[in-house]
Amino acid sequence: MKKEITIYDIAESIGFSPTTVSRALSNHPRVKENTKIKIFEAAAKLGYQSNIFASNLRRKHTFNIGVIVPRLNSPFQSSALAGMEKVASQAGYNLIISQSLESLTKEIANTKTMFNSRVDGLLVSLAADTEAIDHFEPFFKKEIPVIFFDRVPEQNYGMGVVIDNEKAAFEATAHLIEQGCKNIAHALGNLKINVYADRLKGYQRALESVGIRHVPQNVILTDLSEEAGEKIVSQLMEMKPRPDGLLVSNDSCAASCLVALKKRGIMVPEEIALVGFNNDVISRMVEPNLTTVSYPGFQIGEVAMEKLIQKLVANESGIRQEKELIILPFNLLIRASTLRTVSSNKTGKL
Amino acid sequence: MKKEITIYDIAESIGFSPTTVSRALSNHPRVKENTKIKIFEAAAKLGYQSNIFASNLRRKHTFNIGVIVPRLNSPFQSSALAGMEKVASQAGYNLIISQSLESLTKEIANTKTMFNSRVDGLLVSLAADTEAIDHFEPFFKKEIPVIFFDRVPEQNYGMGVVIDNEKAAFEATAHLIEQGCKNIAHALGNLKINVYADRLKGYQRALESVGIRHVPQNVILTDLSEEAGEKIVSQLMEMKPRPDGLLVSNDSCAASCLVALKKRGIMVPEEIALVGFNNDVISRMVEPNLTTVSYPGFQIGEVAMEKLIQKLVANESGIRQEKELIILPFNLLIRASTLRTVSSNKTGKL
DNA sequence: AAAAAATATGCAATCGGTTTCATTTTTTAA
DNA sequence: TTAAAAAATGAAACCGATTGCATATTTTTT
Repeated sequence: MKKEITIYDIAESIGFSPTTVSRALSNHPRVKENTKIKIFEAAAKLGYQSNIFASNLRRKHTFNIGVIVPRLNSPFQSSALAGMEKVASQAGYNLIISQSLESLTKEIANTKTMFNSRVDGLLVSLAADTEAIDHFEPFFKKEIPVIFFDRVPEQNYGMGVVIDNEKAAFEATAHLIEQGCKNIAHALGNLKINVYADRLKGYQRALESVGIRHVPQNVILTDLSEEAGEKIVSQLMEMKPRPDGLLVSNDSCAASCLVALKKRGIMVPEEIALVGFNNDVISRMVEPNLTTVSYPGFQIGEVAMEKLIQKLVANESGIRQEKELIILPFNLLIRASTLRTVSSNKTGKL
Repeated sequence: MKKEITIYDIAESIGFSPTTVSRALSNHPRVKENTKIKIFEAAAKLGYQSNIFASNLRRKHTFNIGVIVPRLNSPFQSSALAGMEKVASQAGYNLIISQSLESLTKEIANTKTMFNSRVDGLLVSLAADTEAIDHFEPFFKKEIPVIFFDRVPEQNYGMGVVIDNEKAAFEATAHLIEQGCKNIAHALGNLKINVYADRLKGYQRALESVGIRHVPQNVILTDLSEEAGEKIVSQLMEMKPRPDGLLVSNDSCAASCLVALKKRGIMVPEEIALVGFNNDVISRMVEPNLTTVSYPGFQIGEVAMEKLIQKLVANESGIRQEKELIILPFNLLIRASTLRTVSSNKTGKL
C-alpha cells in the first residue's frame, strides 16, 4: 500500500500546523481566506484524501444510513430504495443496505451488523415473522433514530411511514361490491404483518358495511409469490359458491391469478373480478389490465429518508422530536379487470 | 450520549491490559484460554461494543463494499443486488449502494463518495452515457479491486462478469428466422453500452448468416421504458414492408410492445413474432407469454461478489490476480410469442 | 501610541482499537 | 537444579482528524 497523504504532510509542506490545515479543509471561519487557498492548493497537489475513519472516530458519526428490507428484488422495495437513495445522496449520506429475506433471524443479524457499523440512523421494513422488536433496543437506547416504513410493528414505536392499508382494502372491496360482486375472496400474506392485517380489516369492514356476512374460507393466506396464483385459483375453484370477486395483495400474484383463471376459461371480470395491489408495471400489461391500489413506493422511500435526516439534524441540535406515523395517500386505479357493466356502477360515472 | 464502554474499561475492570483485552476479543492465539473467557464475560457484562472506526483507522479497511448501479428499481439490477447481498453478508461484508440514474455525472460523484468512504472494493454496472472510465483511476491506483458486471467498459479493464450478449441476440434472432420471420426489427438501448452494442452485432450476424440483408431502419434506438413500447410499435407500423419479427432488449418494454400491437389488432406471433430479454416475471404473465433470454441477474450478482471477495483475500496475502472476464450462461426460453406453426420448426422438437 | 478587541494560528490531548517490541511467567529440556 | 524455549502479558507508539485552550498577530478604538 502506498503512503497515505495526511493533514500532517500538508501542514509540513507549507509550514502551517495540522490544526490549521484541518480547519481550513473543513472551511472553518477562523482561518484566513488566503491561508485556506494555500492549503487547498497544497492538498490538491499532494493528492490528499481525508481519512474518514479518523474523522468518524473523533466526531462519532458515519454519514451512513442503514436500510433493512425483506427483499431487495421486489418492485415495491426497490422503488422505495430508489427514493431513499435519491434523498440520502443529496444530503450527503450513504446507504448501507441489507435484506432479511423475511426471516427474523436474519433481520436480527442485520440489525446487529448495522449497529456495529455505527450507522447514524436506520430505516426498516419488517420481515414476515417479526413480532417483537426487541432487537432494535440498542438503537433506541442510544437514541439512534429508527424509522419503519410500510411494514411497521404493531406495538408502540418511534416513527413510521405507511399508507392506510385498511382504507385501501376497504375501497378496493367496496369497488368490487359496487361492480356487483356478492362473494369476494381475499388473498393476502402473513397476518403478523400490519400491512396484511390492516387490509383484512378493511376488507371485512367493507363487507359488513353492506351487510355481507364474512366467510372465513374466503380469506386465503399465501406467500403472494408468482407460483401462489395457481394455488389460490385452484382453491377458489373448489369453493361453493365460487367467489365472484378476488382481492389479491400484490400485483405480480394477482397477475398470476389472472393467468390461472384464464387457463381455466374463467372470464375476468365477468365471472370473477380481480383487484391487485401496488400498481406494478405488470398490472398495466396483462389483459385485462388490473385494477390496483397504487402504492407509492418511491415516495414512501423519499419521505422516510427525509424524516430520518430531519431527526438526525434535530438530534444534533438537541431537539427532541415526537413520535409520528406518517400516512401517505394511495389511489385506487380502476381498470378492466373489475369493470363489469356500466349499469352496475351506481354513480354512472367512470 | 451515554459513556461508551471501551477496551480500557474492560481492562480496568478485571486487571488486564488493554492489549490483552484487544487480543482476547479478536481471539488471538497468544492469550490464555482462561483469560479469554474472563475477558469475554466482562465485555458482555459491561455491554461492550467495539468501535469500528478505531479499528478501521488502524487496520485500514472497512468491510464495506460499494455497489453502483444505473437504477435500483429495475428487476435485473435488484436481482443482482440481492445476489450480491447474500454473498457479501455471508462473508461479513456490508453493501453500500448507490445509483447513477444512467448519468455519467452522477456516476462520477458516486465513485468519489465510494472512494472517500474507503470501500474495500467496488462493483459497478455502468451508466448509459459512460464511455471513459477515468473516474475509477483512484481505485486502480490504490489497487482497490473494481469489478464490472453486466454493463462493462469497452476498453481494457480489470475484471468483469457478463453474459455473452452477442450470442444471446444471435440465438434469439436465429430462432425468429427459424419461425419464418423474414424481416426482423430490433429495439435496443444506448449503443454506447456493451450490452446493446453486442446484441446488435449478434442480431446482424444472425441475419447475415442466412443471407438476409440488414436494413438500418429496422434497428430502433429507444430508452426501453414502459412508454417506449407504444413508440416502437407506431414506428413499426409505418415501415414498408412491415417487420414480421421484433427483438426487444428487455421484457417490460417487450410487454408494452405487445400491448401496443394487440391494441392495433396485430396478431402475435402470427403477424409479428416477439422476443424479449431478461425473463422477468412479466414475460410469463402477458398473453401470449414472451419468448425471452433468461438473464441470470441473481447469479451475476453472486459471482461478481464472490470474485471481488476472492480478490480482497488475495490482495491481503499479496497475491496478484489476473484480469478476467467471466461469461455466464444464458438461456433462450421459447414461448408462445414466437411459436408459429409446428411445421416451421425444422427440428420438429420443442 | 497604547490599550482593547478581533482575528489567526498552534499545542497537545483526544477518539479507541491494534501492533511492535520488550518483559514476565510458565513449561520443557538438559 | 538450571538453562533454554515457549507462552502470556504489557507499555507505549500508532492510525489521522478534531478541538479546547492558549498564544500570537492584526485591527480597531481611544
